[in-house]
Amino acid sequence: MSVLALLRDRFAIACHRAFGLPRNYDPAIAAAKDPKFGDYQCNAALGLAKSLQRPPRTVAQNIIDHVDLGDCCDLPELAGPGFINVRLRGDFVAQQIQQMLRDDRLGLPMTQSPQRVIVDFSSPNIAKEMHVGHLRSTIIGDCLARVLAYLGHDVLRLNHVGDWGTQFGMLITYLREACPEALVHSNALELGDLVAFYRAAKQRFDEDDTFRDTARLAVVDLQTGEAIARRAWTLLCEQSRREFEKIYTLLDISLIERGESFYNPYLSAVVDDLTASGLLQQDGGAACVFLEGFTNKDGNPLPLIIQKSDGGYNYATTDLAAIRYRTTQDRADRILYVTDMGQSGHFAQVFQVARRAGWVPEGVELTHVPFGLVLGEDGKKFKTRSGDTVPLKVLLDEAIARAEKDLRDRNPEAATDFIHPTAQVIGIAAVKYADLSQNRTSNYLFSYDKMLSLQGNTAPYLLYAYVRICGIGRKGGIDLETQTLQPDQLQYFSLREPAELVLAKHLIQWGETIEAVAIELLPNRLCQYLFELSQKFNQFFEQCPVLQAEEPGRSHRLALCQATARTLKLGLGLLGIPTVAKM
RNA sequence: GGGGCUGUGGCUCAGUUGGAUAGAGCAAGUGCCUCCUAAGCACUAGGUCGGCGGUUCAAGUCCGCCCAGUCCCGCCA
Repeated sequence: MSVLALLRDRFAIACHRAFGLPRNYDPAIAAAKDPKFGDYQCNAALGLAKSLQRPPRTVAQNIIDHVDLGDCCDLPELAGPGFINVRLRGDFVAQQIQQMLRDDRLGLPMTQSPQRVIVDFSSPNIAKEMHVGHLRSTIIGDCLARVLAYLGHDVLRLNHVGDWGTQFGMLITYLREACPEALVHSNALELGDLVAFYRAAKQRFDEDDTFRDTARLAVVDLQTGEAIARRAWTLLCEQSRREFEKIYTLLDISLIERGESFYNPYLSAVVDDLTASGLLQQDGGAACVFLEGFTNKDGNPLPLIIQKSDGGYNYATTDLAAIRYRTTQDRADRILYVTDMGQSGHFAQVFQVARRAGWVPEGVELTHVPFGLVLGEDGKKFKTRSGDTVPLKVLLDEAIARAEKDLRDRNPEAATDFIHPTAQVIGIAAVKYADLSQNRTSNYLFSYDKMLSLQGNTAPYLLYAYVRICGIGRKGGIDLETQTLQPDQLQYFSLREPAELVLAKHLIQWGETIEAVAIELLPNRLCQYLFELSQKFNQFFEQCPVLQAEEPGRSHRLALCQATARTLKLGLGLLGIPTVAKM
């Protein structure tokens, strides 16, 4: 049980005893914002004062009189208008650290109520290059999937790739003229060529009516399963998939590809069932569901188009079919869609129709997990100087190259077989961490210089804290990763130095932090925790020599090092970032 | 026209359920390597939380209006 949960429980009991409130009353426990207010505070009295018709300080005193914290805290203090400040006792903290060290999970239990969770993320488009927008979805989605799986949920990671629709008719039609080999051989084209063809095809589609009609016919061919079109489509997908795999390997992301085309066989049933339930209406030749709470320019209900006037389906149809498949076949309890903020309207609409159609079983949660745009250092959409989107491969290689240069400057003697893999870890870590460390809902300013900076809230700073601990282990001949400290060495475990206690108190907040990330779906909370952990470790490192300390203090400090190292490694791991022993 | 999101030191951002004197990092300035990696640590300076009103014992946080930026709004995804 986390310290937060423990205190919540104790204060709920106190409120029950003092005022007859329910046992599960939420006593408003929060981590103290300032160390001078202790470690945690109970703010229940301020809220209760009104309903109890008593002054808040009296209420607070009443709670203090009834709370039982003898095993874990000093006497609670009444402060200000009615705050109750609580300070953890050193021996209690030490005992919690020992518990962490005895447990592979650092004291964080698996969830009592595991769910089947689908995380729908990354989702690049076939025949297009992955760009920074996919990077955010990929990194954030992967992190959330890792955290939920770690807590014991059954996570299905789905890559809902854009492998179907109008763009293929367009592309196939164009390639028939421009590069027919690409429709027959799987390795005729590089993805870069494909992207260029796509762009040209799009231009023709927008400008040339005849081309547009031919392209639409090609889509119909594809949808009816016509052999030549189908083969061309398969080849295009294969060529793209090879490129995607390179990126996923580099980023250490695992995903199950289940693109839009997968739901093709289920689309007509969506239309049939919506017709049967009376939700579907014909309007201007298209089959639509009119939405509640969405209006168009004239104030009339906005339609969600399920079937186009040409008989084709669109992405709303696919998403509805996917919801049905995921709730019935995959038996999902929770579905997370990690896509950019711009799609929030679309998901609100699709979710509404799915609910009204009765396709979302009781207790199943559909959540759009939105994120903001990636901006360049000029504050505008991230592009090259010439205005092109930056391919992800280029961006990642650049980060690695910069990390490598830095590493060589600092370690001129080092061998390439050290520099190369280390630079790769640091470069990728920097990109991932820069993204994850910001609240995902806001736009994010992409800057190589900032993410690779050696100071501040960056991946290199955290990695360095870990490296320092490894250094202590090396120097002392102690393998902190595997060698657990003997219980008798910890028997009189005590934390005398302020820096020891500050570090230890932060370490024991690990569990409540991860639980908060899983509820709020905000990886930046985990980043914040790890950054503060690294800061507190560095302060401890400055103030408290470990190896030269006398026993039993030496063992106690080694225990703190071990707990910090394991927490950093596990925490970074949940962000999708590996550690290094030297840098 | 409707809707979403954003607005917090020079810059980039945190800010949990409404709680005490709004926090970091960068940049700037000053110290600290005989010592486990100085990619570090300590200290200084910097704020009308876009504006106005409201709710509340208490508002950066909730509500209303306004301003600025940005994204979305029937047959693209």
